[in-house]
Amino acid sequence: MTDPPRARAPRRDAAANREALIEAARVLLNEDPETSLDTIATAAGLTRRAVYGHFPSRNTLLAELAERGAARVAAAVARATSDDPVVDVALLGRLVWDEIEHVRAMTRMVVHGPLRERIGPALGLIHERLVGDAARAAELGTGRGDLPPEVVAHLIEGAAFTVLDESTRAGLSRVEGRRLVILAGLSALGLSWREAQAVLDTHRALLDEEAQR
Amino acid sequence: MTDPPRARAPRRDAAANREALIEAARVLLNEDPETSLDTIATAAGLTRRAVYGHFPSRNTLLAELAERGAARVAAAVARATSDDPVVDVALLGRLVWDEIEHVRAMTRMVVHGPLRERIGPALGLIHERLVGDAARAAELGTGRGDLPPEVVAHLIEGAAFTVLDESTRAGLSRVEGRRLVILAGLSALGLSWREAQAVLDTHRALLDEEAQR
DNA sequence: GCCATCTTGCACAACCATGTGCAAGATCAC
DNA sequence: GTGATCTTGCACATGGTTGTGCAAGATGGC
Repeated sequence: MTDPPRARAPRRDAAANREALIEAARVLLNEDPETSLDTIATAAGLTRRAVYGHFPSRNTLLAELAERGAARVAAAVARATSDDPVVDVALLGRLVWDEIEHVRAMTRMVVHGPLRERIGPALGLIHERLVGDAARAAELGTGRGDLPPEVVAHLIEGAAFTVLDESTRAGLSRVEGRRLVILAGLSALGLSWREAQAVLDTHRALLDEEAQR
Repeated sequence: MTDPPRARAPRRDAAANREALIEAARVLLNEDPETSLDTIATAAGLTRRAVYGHFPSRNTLLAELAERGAARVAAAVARATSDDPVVDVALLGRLVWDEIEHVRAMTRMVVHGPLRERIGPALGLIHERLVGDAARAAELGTGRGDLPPEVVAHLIEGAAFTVLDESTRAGLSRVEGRRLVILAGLSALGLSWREAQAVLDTHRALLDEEAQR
């Protein structure tokens, strides 16, 4: 199980370079999801060749990046829950948003690309919670009862992606994005815009900085 | 202005082949937006080499395909209007949906890719109409007043794309897709799910086959 | 049937990626 | 300082794409 005894400890700068690569990838893939390894390596202050000293393939690097993000999202999602399904949808929107709004393009790429399976668990967590919320909200009569919970969950998720795009286009601030993702999500859940606004008014913490810490 | 006198009329099969290419591109690009020219040509019963007898470049072919689609959508959109902005949004959803539900992937690719400028006019038509509807609906109090009309229009458009995905995933029929795109659009406009349903109940023609002919 | 009009088949250039091999150098641990 | 641990720089293989050139063949117009 343990590695064969090393003659010497690994160099510290190597670990730093590895991080630099991941960080550069995060930034660049966000601007262009198809950025080449060469571009990423250069941005990290390395050569393309050196990358292969840290990752066996380009895809491995992307996978690690995706999994780190997924872990962060999963942790965030576990941070808070609400018994009221409507509030829970809003809460979920806020929690996820704070984790992904700065990696918009990456999110699109990972969720809708072949790397999706790498982040399945985190996605599943969110999805199942949304499905549950949609079902309970429908029972309570506070959420839409005209569509299957599964479909409603997809609509909410889709609305979040729309807000990601809109956020880029309009240059929304973090808080504006939060508000929009919550409003769009609640609309998809079937609330009228006044009802959605009422939820925000009642639960001010949804928009507060670091409210759920 | 007139072409230099031809020694002879162009061959009929050539024109047919040109159409076959476009048709094959339509079908294949729908399954995979990055299908190669070779694949398209073969599917059309031609060689890759022959394609260059009809189109100077791959992009030219895509552009023609996109422009044809845009023209169809623009024509459809002009087919009907409603004075009630809420109904107009539903109507728009239905009209556009019927034109694009069978070219889902293409739509995504064209709207969000570099070919977008080729279809600017058609897109602009829809967008402006949605913005107008959102503004009027907000004034009337039937649509959301918490977001700028511009943003509301984007939410509605985004909802339509979400339904495109959902339609593929769940294998929705044409009519089911219509219903869903309308419901999702009206939700984005700020209606509660019961209000949206009421719109559908009042305007049965929205779901009828060939209602707006 | 003639001949212009496509179409084919093949070769080729160019581009742009990823991934490897290897020798020489820089850097850090000890 | 010594030596293992990275990093570089280069060459090269591989695989994919688009776009061209050109001769030979098939097809349809007149």
